[in-house]
Amino acid sequence: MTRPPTQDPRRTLTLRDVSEASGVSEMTVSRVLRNRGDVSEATRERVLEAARSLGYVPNKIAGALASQRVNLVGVIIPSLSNMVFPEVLTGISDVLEDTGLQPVVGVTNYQPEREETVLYEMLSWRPSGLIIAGLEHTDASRAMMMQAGIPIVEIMDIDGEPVDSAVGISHRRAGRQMAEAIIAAGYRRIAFLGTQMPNDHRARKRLEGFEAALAKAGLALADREFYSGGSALLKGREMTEAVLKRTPDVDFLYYSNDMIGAGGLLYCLDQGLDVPGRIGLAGFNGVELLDGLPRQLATMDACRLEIGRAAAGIIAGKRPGGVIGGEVIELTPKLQLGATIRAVTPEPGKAPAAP
Amino acid sequence: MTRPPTQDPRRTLTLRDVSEASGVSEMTVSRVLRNRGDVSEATRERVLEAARSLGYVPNKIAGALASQRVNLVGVIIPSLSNMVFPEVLTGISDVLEDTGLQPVVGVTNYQPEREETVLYEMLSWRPSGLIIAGLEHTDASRAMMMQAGIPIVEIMDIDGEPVDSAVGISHRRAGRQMAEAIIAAGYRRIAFLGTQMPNDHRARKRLEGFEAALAKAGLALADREFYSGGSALLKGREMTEAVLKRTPDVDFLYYSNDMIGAGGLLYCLDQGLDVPGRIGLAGFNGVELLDGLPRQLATMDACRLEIGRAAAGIIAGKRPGGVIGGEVIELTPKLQLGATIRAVTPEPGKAPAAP
DNA sequence: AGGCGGGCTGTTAGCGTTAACATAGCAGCC
DNA sequence: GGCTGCTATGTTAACGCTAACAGCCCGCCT
Repeated sequence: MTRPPTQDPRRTLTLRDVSEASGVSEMTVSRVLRNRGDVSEATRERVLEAARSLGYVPNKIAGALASQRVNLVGVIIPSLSNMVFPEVLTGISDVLEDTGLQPVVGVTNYQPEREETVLYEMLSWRPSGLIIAGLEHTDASRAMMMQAGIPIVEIMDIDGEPVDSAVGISHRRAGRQMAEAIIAAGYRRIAFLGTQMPNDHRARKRLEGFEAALAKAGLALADREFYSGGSALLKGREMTEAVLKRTPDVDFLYYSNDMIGAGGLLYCLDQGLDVPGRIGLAGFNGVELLDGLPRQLATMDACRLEIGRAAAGIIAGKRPGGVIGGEVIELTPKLQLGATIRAVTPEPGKAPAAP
Repeated sequence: MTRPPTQDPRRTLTLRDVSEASGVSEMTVSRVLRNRGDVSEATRERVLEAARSLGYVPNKIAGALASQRVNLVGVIIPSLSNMVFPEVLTGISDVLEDTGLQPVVGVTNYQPEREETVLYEMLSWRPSGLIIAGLEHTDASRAMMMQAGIPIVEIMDIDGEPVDSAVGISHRRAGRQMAEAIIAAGYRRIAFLGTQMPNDHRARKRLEGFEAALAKAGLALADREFYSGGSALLKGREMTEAVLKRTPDVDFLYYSNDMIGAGGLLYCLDQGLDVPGRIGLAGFNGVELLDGLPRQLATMDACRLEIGRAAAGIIAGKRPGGVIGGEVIELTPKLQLGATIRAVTPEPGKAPAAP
């Protein structure tokens, strides 16, 4: 079946090689390989056989230049290491798979200048669409996106002004809702534990919403603790210990993500604390991981898969050239109370005593 | 600073636009933007200013076609969702960052046909190198890689015959070593818990090595349990429960990855089992996550970061065209006993009684 | 004076493919 | 018989950029 290649292996093959091997013009070969235009069954067979036996792989660079079409979609995200973006990617791939489009991923590590570089690099490959996390970008980045002439979808967040389209949730509202649930459950001495990341705007917005809701109830954060780097689970433990030492009377710990929340939960259980009686906990994201914890952590689903799907859908839906201007899709995360917020609502306005 | 673009926004800019705006030839613009060749400081300034104010982004497609050089390195991995490949990617990016090369990631979901498609797609962009997980590929995939005329590095595994270069660890040996450590610690009724993935060849090889070492000590697996899909932590719990119910006298659980191992550990602790006295546990990978667990799980570091670095180093080191033929780099994973294998070695050959 | 070399800029000819148009062959039909 | 209308194939000219080479200008050396 696989005959040894007659071809000199050092030179890479072109359409011409296939054309010579099959005795038709390059154009016909091109048509066969792209399934475009009418080609007789006999020639088609002959060309395919020639291409296969030579091991010809088309050169998309030349193809893209000639046709002014590129089947790539740029995806720019801040990180790959926290489970949330990989899931968004899965949503994106799911949808793009049937469209002939291919995602190309770039990672910024939460650095705006890095984002600018990655964006520049991506746009220089003239992708037919771009999906980028967040609404906060440098002026130069925004300018590039606006100039690019392709559909742009900013994802994860909708609290702000998108360049073109946007798909995401309102993190401010998510923070607010969580605060309301916590207050409703009767907790009053509430601490926040999060990442030290000036450029994680979504975490920042959640905290803002959270504090706003507290303020509305006449409360303020009892304590706050930040970390950066290291194993999130371990950091969750350490931060929790620190907060509990420093502010022994806290009765609720709100974590900026589930991973440190899980660490905190494990710590509290180790210490024999009554969760959620003596102390309540909540995280953010709804990562699958949580299902295996000794107790289900309260959290809020960030709709990651759905965001990826919707964003890809927008890109795939826009016919090339038909940039019609942005649409904004707001998804609503659902609160999962889990088993770390007590269900009973004590008489409102009256702070419950610790047991 | 940012003047409104005089340019009609529907047309995308070319070198010619910048050339006209700055009054020099396209070639000179090209030279300025690539920092190649001599250009007077005055012209350079003028060109850069023009490019900036127009918002020009070079077209790498045309550039790559003309120069026959592409600064992309294909990276093909089976999955993004289990923490291990993202870390490999980090290692790759770290090294490539300073070389002007850029990784482009493709994901196969452990499907050989998908790998073939992704590979074809990647090669059609004529990358200057390829990093691909595993040594097992379809015939067609191997043929494509051999034809491609670029450096290929197969990563993660070295138990097999690479197409070109390889960087990884011996999973067979890793399994063997773990088995030896377990036996040395006096455990005798040993079960295996892993993923049901016919195409995860590395997990398979670890198990083979593990069983070989058991056999050498006159032992066989007391039980085995497989899963697929779902939250790994939760699955770890469920599988552990199943094994303990079915084979109550097991005294060691060997997991194919740390995540399910962590689930198992949490389950055992929940059940009040004496770990590592009554029962020992071990996983594989050395994920950072483990640091936050109530007890440090025994595991074996898979050298993920290092593999990424070394693979990228090979690609970056090979001068274009100078495909000199493969080198194989074997890394040695180190066993981390953690706190879930007992340290004391009872009299060899004598199975210890459960407490 | 004439020639040489170095710094700077321009010209020409592709890179491998595809869009658009041209052509060949052939059947059908008045 | 010539015209129409189709199918199957070929030809030509880009696509936007860069390699390679060709100039030009000017200072400096012999």
